[in-house]
Amino acid sequence: MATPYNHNKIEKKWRSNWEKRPVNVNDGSKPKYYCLDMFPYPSGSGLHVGHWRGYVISDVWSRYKILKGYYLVHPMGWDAFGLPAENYAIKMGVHPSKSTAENVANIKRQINEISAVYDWNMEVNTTDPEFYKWTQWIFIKMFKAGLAYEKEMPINWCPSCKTGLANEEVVNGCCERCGEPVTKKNLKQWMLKITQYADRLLEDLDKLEWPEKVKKMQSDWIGKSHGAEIDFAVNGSDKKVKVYTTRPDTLYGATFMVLAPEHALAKELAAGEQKAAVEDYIFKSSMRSSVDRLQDKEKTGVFTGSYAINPLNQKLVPIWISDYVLADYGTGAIMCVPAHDDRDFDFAKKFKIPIIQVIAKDGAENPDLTEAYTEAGVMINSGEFNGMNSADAKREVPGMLEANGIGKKTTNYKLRDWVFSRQRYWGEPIPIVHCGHCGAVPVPEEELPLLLPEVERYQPTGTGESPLADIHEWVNTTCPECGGPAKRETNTMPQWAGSSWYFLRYVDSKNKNELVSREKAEKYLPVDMYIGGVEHAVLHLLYSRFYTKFLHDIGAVDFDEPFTRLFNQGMIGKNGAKMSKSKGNIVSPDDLVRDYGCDSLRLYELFVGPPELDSEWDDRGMDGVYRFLNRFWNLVMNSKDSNVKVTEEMIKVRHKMIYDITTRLEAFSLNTVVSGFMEYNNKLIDLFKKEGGIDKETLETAIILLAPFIPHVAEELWSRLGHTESVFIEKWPVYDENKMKDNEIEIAVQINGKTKAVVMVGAEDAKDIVVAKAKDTIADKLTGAVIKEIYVPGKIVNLVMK
RNA sequence: GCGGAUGUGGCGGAAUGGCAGACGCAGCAGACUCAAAAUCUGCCGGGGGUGACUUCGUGAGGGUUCGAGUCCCUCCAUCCGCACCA
Repeated sequence: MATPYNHNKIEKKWRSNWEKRPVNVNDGSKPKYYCLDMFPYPSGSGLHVGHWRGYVISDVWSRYKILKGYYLVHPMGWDAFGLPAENYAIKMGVHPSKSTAENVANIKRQINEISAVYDWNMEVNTTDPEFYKWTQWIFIKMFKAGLAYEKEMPINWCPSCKTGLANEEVVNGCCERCGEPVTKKNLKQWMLKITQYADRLLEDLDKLEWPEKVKKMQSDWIGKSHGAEIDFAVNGSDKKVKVYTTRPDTLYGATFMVLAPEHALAKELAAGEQKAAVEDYIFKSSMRSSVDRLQDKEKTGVFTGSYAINPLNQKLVPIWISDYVLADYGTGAIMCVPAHDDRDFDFAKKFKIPIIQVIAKDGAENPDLTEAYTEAGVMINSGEFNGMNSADAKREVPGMLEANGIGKKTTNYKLRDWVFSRQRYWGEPIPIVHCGHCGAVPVPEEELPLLLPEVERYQPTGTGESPLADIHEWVNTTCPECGGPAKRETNTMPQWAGSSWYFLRYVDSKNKNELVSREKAEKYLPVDMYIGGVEHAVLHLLYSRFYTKFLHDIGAVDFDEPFTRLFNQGMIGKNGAKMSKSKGNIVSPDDLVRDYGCDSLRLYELFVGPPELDSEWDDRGMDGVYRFLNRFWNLVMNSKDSNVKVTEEMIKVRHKMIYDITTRLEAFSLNTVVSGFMEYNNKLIDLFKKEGGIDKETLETAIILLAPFIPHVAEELWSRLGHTESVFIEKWPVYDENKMKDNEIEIAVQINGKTKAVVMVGAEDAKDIVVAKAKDTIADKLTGAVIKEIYVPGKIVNLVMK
């Protein structure tokens, strides 16, 4: 393709100019705007055009904010600890510190090709001891606040990654990273008490300008439910079984009870000849993998031989054991009301347990229920509650139970505490010393960072011990409290530790004394706009909110939500599939930048589709935006010395252009902003042909509007128009509605809603004039009486004919 | 199973309830050229008509409305999230 402009040359020129004279200057008078990209982990395969998309979107938004007069906080850094980096290092047979440094260098080179306005003075790297010093500091603060605690329990274990995982890292029973089915392993783990923040994490979602989808995912993940705990006495024993239910209104309909196989009383309650069957069932379910348990919906179970007493009607209900009840939710035991719960219904049908209806839609019992009735209705078969609305009974029953000392109102959450230990090398050492005398003692804050020791062998052991456990000279230490012999904690932190707070550090990344200074935090935080993929909806984004709330509570920052606004860009695929190495459909930006230039690629990344939706990549689309750039270039170059007189039409096009581009940009409809540029370019080219040129102000306006999108071309054309300063010190243009108005407007003439013709009318014409003109134009088609005339100014005339 | 998103030409996609298909890609025709590329101009949903036109058309079927891609109801398909949380 012929090149009227040499993109390689001008892009190189402007990149170096911006380095010498940055366009984003903090002169102390401007309000700040913090626009943040989710920082990448430095993978070995580099960036593809899908990664570019998010960075381009955030850079366009950032440069727009500069032109709107903000001082922009727009940093970039590296999420370099964690499994992906370590697994890559193992595969390549190099030490992770080495491969990480190499990958950072490569990705940084690729990111620089985007020409984003990142402020590299703020750069952070989670593996830098000066950074992870504060990751460890936060852990110690949490430990001191009682939020970090040790517990031995069966946790999710990935046999391939050879480490424990958090609940959030298990997807459909498999490891989020490698896809291997997760098993259970009994391990002593460090846990973070995120559950203590469950209510605030839930309620504060309301404050956030986030996609509803992400808020919903978080709120579902927290999973708050309201209900009651009810004590069932075991018949012929002094034991009690506590159940949790969200449907206390259905208590009269409880015809059996089920305990999770792991329930403390499960074995104890086995009576008589059921003993062997119960032990067999408990053993078998302990052998089943979580994937099995998830996939197999067919109910299984075993009767214990014991009965409990329904506290309301004193009826005996059989106690069963089944793995459809989860041990770690609620009390691990449930009362079962088959008439009003799908799962209980299935179970009762299979094991021929009576079904008693206690709620009916219209108060009339249905003698043969074919499925559970889970809606609200009128209470029946429920003693003193008969005739009451079930919604009222739901409120009344817990109060009555509480008054009689057999239950109480309560809430439950699906959210679990965060399993925080990893049995891997490449992470922040947990700054704890285990002393036989003093227990778990934090490393004194002044001794931070606790450096990750250099080792020869960093491969995971698979035993549940971290590779650090082998380094005896590191492990063996003295207790900071009593001075006696002690051992260091050898587990490391998960990948999410550094990313949970990195956005705070950027604004004060070199501070030796504080995580972030009070002054800088107040000035530059929190993040105004956060841009990245949706895959972190309940991982990174939930953890970051938790960390921020904690840091708020200890007075480190004065806000308690990190990201005011969130935008998730859609993924880019090719040949109908997500881009991946294994599919072989990766499109690398490097060649496209070389052949078409950075500006063209930036435009196409936006033009490819609505930014929030997944899009299909087509290299040929590059030609379209490239042609547009050349046409615009030619238009400016051919007009700049034409000295054409400005016409009313040029002024009108200019103001309409400002209006359209600005409203579309504010609506984040970036694909239509690009098509808008193309449309206005076509209009200006038509005007050029008519008038022999375009006035300078209109050209300059177009260049400023385009500057966030195609910064190099914009700067180059700006300078060719005679400017010596950067286009980015200009102000975003403002439109004047009065100057956009047309005197003559086009109106569609419809009969019964179908367009028959188009007619030109005066913009200010009254309805009767417009209607008369409309009738005139389609007189031959008015074959019947017009019974109604509708005029929507500026749009249509609709003549309703019988 | 539950929840959400999406569904419009050959393709990517536009359309505050008001001319469906903007803008772009691909295609076709023409100009320029010895020729090709590039560039420029025109055409470009289906059926009917030489034509002005006409008719059908936004996953399917109903409905509301003067008027529906857009709002309501019932389905279908694809993708995503959650998945025995009592």
